[in-house]
Amino acid sequence: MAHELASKYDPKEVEDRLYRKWEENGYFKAGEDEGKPNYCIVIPPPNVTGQLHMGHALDETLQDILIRQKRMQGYNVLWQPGTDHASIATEMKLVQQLAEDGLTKGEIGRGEFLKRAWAWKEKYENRIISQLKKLGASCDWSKTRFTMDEGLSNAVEEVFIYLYNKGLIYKSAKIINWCPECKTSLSDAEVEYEDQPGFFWHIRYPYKDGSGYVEIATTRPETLLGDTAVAVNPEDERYKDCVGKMLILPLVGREIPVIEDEYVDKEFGTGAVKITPAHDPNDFEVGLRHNLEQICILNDDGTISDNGGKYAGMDRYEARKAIVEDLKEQGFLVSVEPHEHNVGTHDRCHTTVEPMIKPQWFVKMDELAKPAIEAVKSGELRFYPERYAKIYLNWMENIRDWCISRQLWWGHRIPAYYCDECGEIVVGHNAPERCPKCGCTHFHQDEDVLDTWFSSALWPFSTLGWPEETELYKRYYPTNALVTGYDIIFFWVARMVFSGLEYTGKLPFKDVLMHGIVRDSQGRKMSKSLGNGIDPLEVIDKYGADALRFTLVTGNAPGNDMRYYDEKVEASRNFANKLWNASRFVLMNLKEELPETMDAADLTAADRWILSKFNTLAKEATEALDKYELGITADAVESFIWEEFCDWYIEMVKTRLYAEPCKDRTAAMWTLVTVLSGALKLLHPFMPFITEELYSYLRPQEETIMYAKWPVYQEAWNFPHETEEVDAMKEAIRGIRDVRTQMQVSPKQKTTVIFVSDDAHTQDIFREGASFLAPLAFAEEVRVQADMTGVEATAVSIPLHKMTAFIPLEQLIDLDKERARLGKEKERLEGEIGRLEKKLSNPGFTGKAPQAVVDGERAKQTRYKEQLHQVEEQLARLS
RNA sequence: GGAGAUAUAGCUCAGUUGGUCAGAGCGCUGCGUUCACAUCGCAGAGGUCGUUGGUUCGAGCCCAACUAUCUCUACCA
Repeated sequence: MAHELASKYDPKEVEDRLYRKWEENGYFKAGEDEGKPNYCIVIPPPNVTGQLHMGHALDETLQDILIRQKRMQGYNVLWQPGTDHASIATEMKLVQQLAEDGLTKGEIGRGEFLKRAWAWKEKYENRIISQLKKLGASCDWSKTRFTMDEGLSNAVEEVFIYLYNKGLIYKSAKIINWCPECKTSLSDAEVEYEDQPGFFWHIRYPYKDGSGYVEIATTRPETLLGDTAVAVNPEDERYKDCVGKMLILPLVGREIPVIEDEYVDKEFGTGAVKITPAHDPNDFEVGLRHNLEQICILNDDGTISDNGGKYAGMDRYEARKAIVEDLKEQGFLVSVEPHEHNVGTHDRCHTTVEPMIKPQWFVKMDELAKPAIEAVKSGELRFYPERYAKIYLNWMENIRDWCISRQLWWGHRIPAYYCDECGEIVVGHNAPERCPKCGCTHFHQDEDVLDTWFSSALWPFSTLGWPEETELYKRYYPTNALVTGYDIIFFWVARMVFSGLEYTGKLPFKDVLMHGIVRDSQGRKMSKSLGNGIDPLEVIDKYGADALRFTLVTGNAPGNDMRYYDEKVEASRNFANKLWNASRFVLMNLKEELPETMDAADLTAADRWILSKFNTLAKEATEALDKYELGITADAVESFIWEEFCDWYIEMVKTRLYAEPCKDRTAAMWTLVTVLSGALKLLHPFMPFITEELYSYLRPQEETIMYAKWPVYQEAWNFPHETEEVDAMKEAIRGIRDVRTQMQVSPKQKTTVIFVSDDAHTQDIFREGASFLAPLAFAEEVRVQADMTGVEATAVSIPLHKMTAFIPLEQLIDLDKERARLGKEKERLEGEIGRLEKKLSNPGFTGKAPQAVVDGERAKQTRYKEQLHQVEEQLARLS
């Protein structure tokens, strides 16, 4: 059973090979075992033409951890993969590509454009999927879906028709956000507001009767072209007499009224507001209340329309300049002041959005939002961390109707048909035979497509086969957890919740695990424009997928942003290497068949100690994972492996391993293999590759670690006494090393170490541990005894619990220094004892604190007193 | 305008039901290359847990106020 493993772990040699093995053996396939509980996560579908970035890496790692653990716990598991068509993002890329060829969308036409889009999709969908595989993602790839594949498109139409028939989808000419660059409407969620420096132009609007002016202020003077009123607050004394009078709109000459409306804030600006119903959401509302004309002054590309008179055809910003110039020249401009204001921009292209009135399709939200709000308030839907529930609720409770139509080509075309004769709208999967209104047989389909998020909202059930009652759907819906970034709570999470509730009657998932953003080392968001993005694939290539995964889950709290550093990945890589070498050590020494189980009576205190520690770890790791505390779990497993297992247990058993085969050696080997393979299992969800590789050597009879039984706490491995005793020995060793370092004793200098204790049981434990106490404490001889026989007065003493360790260092010792050291120790112990004395004499503490806490403090005090006594005795001997 | 988050060792961050919780990694100091590992080992220095009050026998941990930074959200022309 000799194993020849390299002294360094090489992820490249392992990862692709193991991933292939997993795939070929069908380990990722969704379980269908009737007797088992089910567990399902749907992947947040990456953009089909996108590339893997750190956000994906984090998101996918978290999901894979949950999925792999559940699989080991014996669930039927489905991690449902797929990709999103990302309507606007993909279309932008295509348009850009066309532009490089000197073409435009319009020139090639819808048919040709879609042909290219599908070709593009075919070309790139594999790229993102193979990148996810590089991370180790254990999705059931055989079930990969795409938001525009047949089934999902059908689900989209189904929902659209359903909502339309229910009156929850309607078409209306309302004011919407328009992107002049992409030439499409946008939902409110797609508008990003940013503060931009601008100006406040004060302009005079003269009364028609020549009796003076009203002064208004605006940040967008070009919209003056569409003004149809000036509004003042009804309470405003200053303008009381003006209401109802007519004004002449400068440059345009149109007569517009002065109206009064509550919306106007008396305190802001001049207290008089120009009203442009066609280009401002507020003005739109005011316009409706006062029956004002809506004059659209912009074309779809952001140039001034024919309604703009001499400015027609100019770009909106050129027009702004020209209008300001003209106002100035004609004496209407009163003043200009710098003014910071909030500008809405398109989140994709960052072009300033223009409010416009356009006929668009909307989802009526108030009714849909109610159950989605209730689900969170009742606790049925839970956010981890909880604070995100507040953010969700705040948005849901103030939600407005969702504009779902887009003037794009790549996406789900709206299933609405218009009668060529009378314009009647018929919504359905196909055009009707004849118009229900006029009987005409000619129809044309709505040109627009749906917001990408309309289909994403159905993802948790459309991917499982809905609206068909498939086996998959029945088994795995509702899903268990959703894992995603807080940046898409509104876009996606909220919409899936109300969609699931409305169409399936169930919440699409119970738990929502939110994570933050991976930032660069300076805390900046990674972005293309800054060029500060880190490519996860390069990181994997350099350090391995396990190292990247481990880095992304450790050292940051759920829901918080994190910074990426190479140094962090190096640390994870080093951990993988440490584990590799520890395993190599175990395998090197594995020369025999080991028994399945071991009688506790055959184990030493050290063996029982590590089993106990592992037992506790298994319990804590499972509990932490159940609470989505993945980082804490990873930390606990790492420190167990590195500190307890490598630094202590392996060192403790070495002498036993180097002995000839015997029962004691077997016990050590059994414990090593048992604990290590258990630790590998706990680590597997986090570091799937290296754990599988090592497990295959340690447990060659098992096919894979992926379906190895997840460790659970077992009472048979609970050894509280040994845990305490071995921890005491660790303390003794540390104390001895510390003293030797302080005394600057060379590691080459071996000594005798004498443990003195009048407790027979403690003596036994230390005698048993002598085989490792000696090498770890640099001793050539270890003596355990009840009295001071043979201990010179000048020996260095280390006070321990129920025991003192002595090291006779002979002439190496400077007695004055040793006295000083012990004096300091005495001072420290006296301080601790005094502190505890005060605490324990406080009746408030002893009376109100739990008994266990009080007892703990008492025991601590007793212990310090013992140690103090030992120090004092030694000081007496030295003088 | 509203809401939320963060403020803990030189740096980046953990610390989840208030009682060994003052921690980790990196960095730093000293020592170390006997057969798992220098992608390592051993020992160590370093913080009155943003400020001020409060609740409590006891508070990084709960409450209030304040300061600083960040984020989300909102129609103030």
